[in-house]
Amino acid sequence: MRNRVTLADVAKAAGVNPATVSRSLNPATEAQVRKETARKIKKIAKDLGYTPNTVARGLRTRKSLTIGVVIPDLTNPIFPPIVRGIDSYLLPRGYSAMVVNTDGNKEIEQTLISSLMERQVDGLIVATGHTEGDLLSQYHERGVKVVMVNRESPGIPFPAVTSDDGAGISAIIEHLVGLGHSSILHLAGPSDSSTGILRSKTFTSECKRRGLLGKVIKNENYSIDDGQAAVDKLLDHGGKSFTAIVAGNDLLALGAYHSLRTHGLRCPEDVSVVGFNNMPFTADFQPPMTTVNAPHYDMGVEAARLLLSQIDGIDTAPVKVTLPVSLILRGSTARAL
Amino acid sequence: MRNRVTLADVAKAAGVNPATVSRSLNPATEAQVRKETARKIKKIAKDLGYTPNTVARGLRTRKSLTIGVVIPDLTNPIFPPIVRGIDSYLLPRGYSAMVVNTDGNKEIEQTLISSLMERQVDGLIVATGHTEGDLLSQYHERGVKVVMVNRESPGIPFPAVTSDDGAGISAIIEHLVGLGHSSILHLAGPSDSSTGILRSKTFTSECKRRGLLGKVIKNENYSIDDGQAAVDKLLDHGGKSFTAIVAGNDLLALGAYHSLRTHGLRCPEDVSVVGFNNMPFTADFQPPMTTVNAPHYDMGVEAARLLLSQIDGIDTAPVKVTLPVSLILRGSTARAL
DNA sequence: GGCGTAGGTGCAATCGATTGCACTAATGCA
DNA sequence: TGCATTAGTGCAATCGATTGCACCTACGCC
Repeated sequence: MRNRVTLADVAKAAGVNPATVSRSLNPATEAQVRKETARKIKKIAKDLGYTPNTVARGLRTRKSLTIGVVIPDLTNPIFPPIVRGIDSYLLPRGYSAMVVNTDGNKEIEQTLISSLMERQVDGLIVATGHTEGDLLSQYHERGVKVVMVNRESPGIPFPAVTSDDGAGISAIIEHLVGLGHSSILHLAGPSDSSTGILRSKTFTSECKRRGLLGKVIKNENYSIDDGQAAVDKLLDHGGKSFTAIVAGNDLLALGAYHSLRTHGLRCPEDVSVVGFNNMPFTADFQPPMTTVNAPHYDMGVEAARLLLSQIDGIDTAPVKVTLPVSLILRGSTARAL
Repeated sequence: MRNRVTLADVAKAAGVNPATVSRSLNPATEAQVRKETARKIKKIAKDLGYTPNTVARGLRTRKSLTIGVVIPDLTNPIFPPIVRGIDSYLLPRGYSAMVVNTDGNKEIEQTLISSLMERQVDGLIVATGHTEGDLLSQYHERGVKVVMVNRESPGIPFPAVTSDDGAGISAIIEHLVGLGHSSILHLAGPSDSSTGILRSKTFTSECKRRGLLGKVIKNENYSIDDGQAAVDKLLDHGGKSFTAIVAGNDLLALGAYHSLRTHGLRCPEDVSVVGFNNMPFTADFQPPMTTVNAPHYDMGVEAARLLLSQIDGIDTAPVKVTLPVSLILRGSTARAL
């Protein structure tokens, strides 16, 4: 029913061998065919409505022109920009992305990556870096091309594109100190993610360096619920022992908003809150959220670029690219009482 | 480098014909093989680390087990849930989704759909319905399986999954009337989208039926900027001639928020605003947005279900599925002054 | 004991495009 | 004029899996 017209059909109509048609239609081999022949074939192909069969081509050339993109959850607003950035680089180069969601579940991730490999993807862009890289190390051994984005994979020498989280946290602390805060709570992200580790590490060392009272609470996931639960727990028990909250990401910060509200605390008057990522809509929250902008779209672009250069064998060194961040001052931070 | 182990390798190791291996590994044909043979082959396949090559299989079976998903823009928060809904139905059935973004541009859409067809997708789920269906009608003629989601394609008999927009608008009007509003502004969505048309049509007829003063302003896109510009224009010129705004979707409503704020008007005290879709984070806006919940995830699931039943030839009638909506009352609507 | 049948495998074609090699004709050069 | 190139095409194998058909064996039945 579909794609009735094949290379052989065009060849028959043109009275030539399929090989000649193939060569005519491929810009790289077109020079091998007499100009006039090529022109004629192209016209016939067009008239017949010929469309190449990417599947058949992929079988022969051993390239699917497809890239697998592995993310935790598309509904987390930082990922759509990354995906679109990836797409923007891939599409003009003839590649397509196939996006899968792992929900942070390693078994699901394993299954999905296997499925992508069966589909003969030419490479993987992975945004679900865990500290134990069992999943990916096996692919590294098999020579699969992988680029990490947003998170790194400790121990496995894959190229990686991340934002400068350390600088982001430092800028936040500097901002808060400037507002007179000295006891600060950090809602840390998952400790099996490179971002969670790096951000909380920087938080701790900055607090120590500046002589601040820094408290760290770990969260299982980068989610609103986790952030809310963590602050709830603290507020229900010890009471408020901090004047500012540095969240591991915007979702955790939003959870903090919720908790503060239900406990009758105002943000930023009673407690300042800072997010991380500057995901969409943070400016429309109540209050508008002070956060660190991470260039997600650009990270996607860069990751795609690195992957294709790996595939083309241009760049084989495991480059680490760190993109700059910037502190976005909005309404969720204020002078400490 | 990749997928070194083929069916033939397994066959050689097992001392049988590749055909037997194929039959053993395929649950549907496994019965044709002697039990013990099948068991032995499976063990060898596993030991060798055999993974099927979906590309080769697809060439022979003329099924790619891949579905193309065409959406306007992944960063619009209503689409990730739809995509995840689609995925949730597809994955357990061996299918994968390939998502593309058109940015509302028909040429891009044309290119992307062609690319999907070249990749031999087994069907299309399309969320970018335009009123002129030139793009899709050609595929309908060629027998390509298509299901519309979120929007419909007028004139082309594709199955479609939508939310009950009419009921949603009616509920909004009823709510606003109950609060004493009688002059209402409608920020209508694009007039080349079925949602934009239906919602604004219902708005107009409801206003007429109830004797309200209803004004409609059309927007080019479902975007924050368009919503803001539309309200800006009105407020800059005629002044405030309405006490409530019914937006075509949450993004337009958010644009209205912005415009009201820059004009020194308070929501909901001075003007009530209602969105549509209940996209993520609307509850965290300032003020929390009253809106209509559309079951996007479920719409995705349903669309995938319809498409697969089309593909399997079970359901060939162009079913129209309409999912119920519900009004979510939050803080952006109040009694009219 | 002979024949029919079903179960179990193998053979080989096929899906559609690509590409190394071979072949022919035309051109260049001496 | 003769020989070596080169340009332009065709032939056929190949990628990896699937499947219609043929074949063989062993069994059951009369």
